[in-house]
Amino acid sequence: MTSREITYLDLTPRAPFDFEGTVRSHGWVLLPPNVWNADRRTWTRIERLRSGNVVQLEIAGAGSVAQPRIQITAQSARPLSAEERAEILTAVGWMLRADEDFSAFYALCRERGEPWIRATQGLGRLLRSPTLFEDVVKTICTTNIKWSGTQRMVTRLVEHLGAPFPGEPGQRAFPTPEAIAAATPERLRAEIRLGYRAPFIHTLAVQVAGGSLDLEAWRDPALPTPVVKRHLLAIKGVGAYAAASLLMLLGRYDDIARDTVFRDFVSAKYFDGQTPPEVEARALYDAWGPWKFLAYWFDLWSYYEP
DNA sequence: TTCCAGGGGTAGA
DNA sequence: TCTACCCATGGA
Repeated sequence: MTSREITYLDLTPRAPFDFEGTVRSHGWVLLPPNVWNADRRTWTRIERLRSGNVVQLEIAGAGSVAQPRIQITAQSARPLSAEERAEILTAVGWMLRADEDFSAFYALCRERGEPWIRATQGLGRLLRSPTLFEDVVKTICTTNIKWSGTQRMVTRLVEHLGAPFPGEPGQRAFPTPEAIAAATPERLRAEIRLGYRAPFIHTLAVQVAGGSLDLEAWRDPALPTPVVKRHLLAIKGVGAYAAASLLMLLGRYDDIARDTVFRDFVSAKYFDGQTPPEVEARALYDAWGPWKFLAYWFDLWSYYEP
């Protein structure tokens, strides 16, 4: 048994905040290295810090929706430096959108009533990854494949290329751009089974690892959405659906990913099972302005899980 | 077997 | 800008 250092960290998110509702807001919590521990109502994740130190984070909600706190238990092989502690707090805060302000969205939800009124109890935060690189790779792994295939590909990426938690080779972090770049496209295809996505993901990793592509700079909220969208669409393997999903993950909700889920849902709820013209489907959420995606998201969620 | 999934790239109009 | 056609994979 490897000896472990345990560090407790605490974060106060902007209220209202629903911890479990945020962690389980969409499929990302089901993709490694994320794990939802149903018995303890906690979320664990192996994280490789910039120092190279690989830590296990167990994250729990505390307090109430109105006075929330986030408690982080970090296990590591050696004591964490002040920089490493700060990096963990920044990463967890980003993943859970601790500081994001949803007050304008909640105000619209109160005006519209059901089903959106439920969101005002601290929902609206969609779980994301600590790096845009991880979110882009995972999003490419959702295109033109069933969800089980997405889980299979991401699991293999983590198992084969992720840095192991010391003493626990079965627990690994999401692979760094360097680790994916160091693998050949042939290996990504044959071993990770990425299929035709292999060259897309390999090229992306090579560009990020080599410094010619600074994905993380696109997290800057000062950048205009059309600029970020143009950058995203320039990534091979990212088209209209993936770009809209990634904009949502970046906290930009003015564009809805019109994928099969969207088309099937609006057809079922608003058009009596018929396929509506694109213009009419798009117009459904126009009144929500910059919050279109979240409005659609709650509409969808409430329809299938009333 | 055949189809197709929370699409996207490319060539050719 | 729009339309065919192709692309790996694995489950149904």
